[in-house]
Amino acid sequence: MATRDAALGADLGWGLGVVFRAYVKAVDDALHDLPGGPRGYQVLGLAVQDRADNQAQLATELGIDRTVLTYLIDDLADCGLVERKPDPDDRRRRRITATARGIDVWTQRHAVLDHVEQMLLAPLGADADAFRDLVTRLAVHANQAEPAPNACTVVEQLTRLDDAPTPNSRARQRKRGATS
Amino acid sequence: MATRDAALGADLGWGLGVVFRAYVKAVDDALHDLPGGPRGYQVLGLAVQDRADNQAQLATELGIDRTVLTYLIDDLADCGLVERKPDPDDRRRRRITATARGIDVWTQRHAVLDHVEQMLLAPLGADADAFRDLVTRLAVHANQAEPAPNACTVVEQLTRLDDAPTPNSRARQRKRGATS
DNA sequence: TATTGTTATACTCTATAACTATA
DNA sequence: TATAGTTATAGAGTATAACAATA
Repeated sequence: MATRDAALGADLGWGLGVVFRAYVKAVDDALHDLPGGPRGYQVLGLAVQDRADNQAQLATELGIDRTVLTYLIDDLADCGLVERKPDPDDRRRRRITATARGIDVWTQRHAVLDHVEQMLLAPLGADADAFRDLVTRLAVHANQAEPAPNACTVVEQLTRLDDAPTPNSRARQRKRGATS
Repeated sequence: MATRDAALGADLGWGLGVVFRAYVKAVDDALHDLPGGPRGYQVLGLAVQDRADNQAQLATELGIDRTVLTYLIDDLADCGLVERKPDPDDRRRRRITATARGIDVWTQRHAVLDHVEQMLLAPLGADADAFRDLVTRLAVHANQAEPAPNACTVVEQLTRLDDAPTPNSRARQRKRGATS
């Protein structure tokens, strides 16, 4: 992990990985004591902004499964940060609202995250804003059209491993010693 | 996931997440049929470059556990891409070397990944190189000194959730219905 | 006794499917 | 019948610990 700093191996994937992991770690440190961690923070945020009319919509918006969202909301509700309120128009649906304490907590953490971002980009100095711009541009494009649709087809033309075991799947079953 | 494209919510974390996930997905698509997937590709790469003198060193260099490395190498060896050769000087150690086929496969995939990167950065046009530079600068800094050491201390000063359940941990155990 | 590599076990996260209550 | 939410179960990935061989 320390070996290929400025060396020839400084490829995009390595850089992106390091930067993203550093960001995730910083955010985790800042939010690990929140129920649900960073995920819980996101849910809480949408509740605070009154953008959580029902759980299904909430789940798709956050890109997570509705089943994990149930647990997430359970934990947030247990800590008194959000509340489930049945929609009177459709009693199947539950509206997620933030409590006063939930709003407080989210507002504070939001400020902390701003700080974290600034520290993370500090090494870039004056170029920090340029980096933000580029990332946003890339992200918007990536969101509009799924990128790399033909990366697959490129692979098709090349090596196709005959009998490649699925990544890390069967590794756990029987091994070197198993002859029969 | 589609809601806050250019809206006010275009924060760094969101952008980084989208870009990184797009990259991971593209790389996964390009390497999923390799034993061990992207991880296997990295191991294979170090073997090809003769930088895999023993597994412990290999594991720390890749930032993975030595136990998962065992399975990874098992799968790569089963497909005839690498070989374990006991070090004559220290018979506890095994040197990991790439077979001729392993070198072929890695070389081809390496080219594919180059292509994937280009496609991913294509929306940036002439600014792609600038982005690469910025990412690398950030990554090098992040690798030198662990970033956000005081992000924790910032949090200390703010809300401390009294009884926050560990993120997503106890969610699975007993729930809403469990009263006693 | 410490270290390399292996194996077995447990734990977390995620995904799938079955279930309820409403519509 | 279809949908929102919940619960139960199984899977993949990872981490921990015990083990054999060597130093």
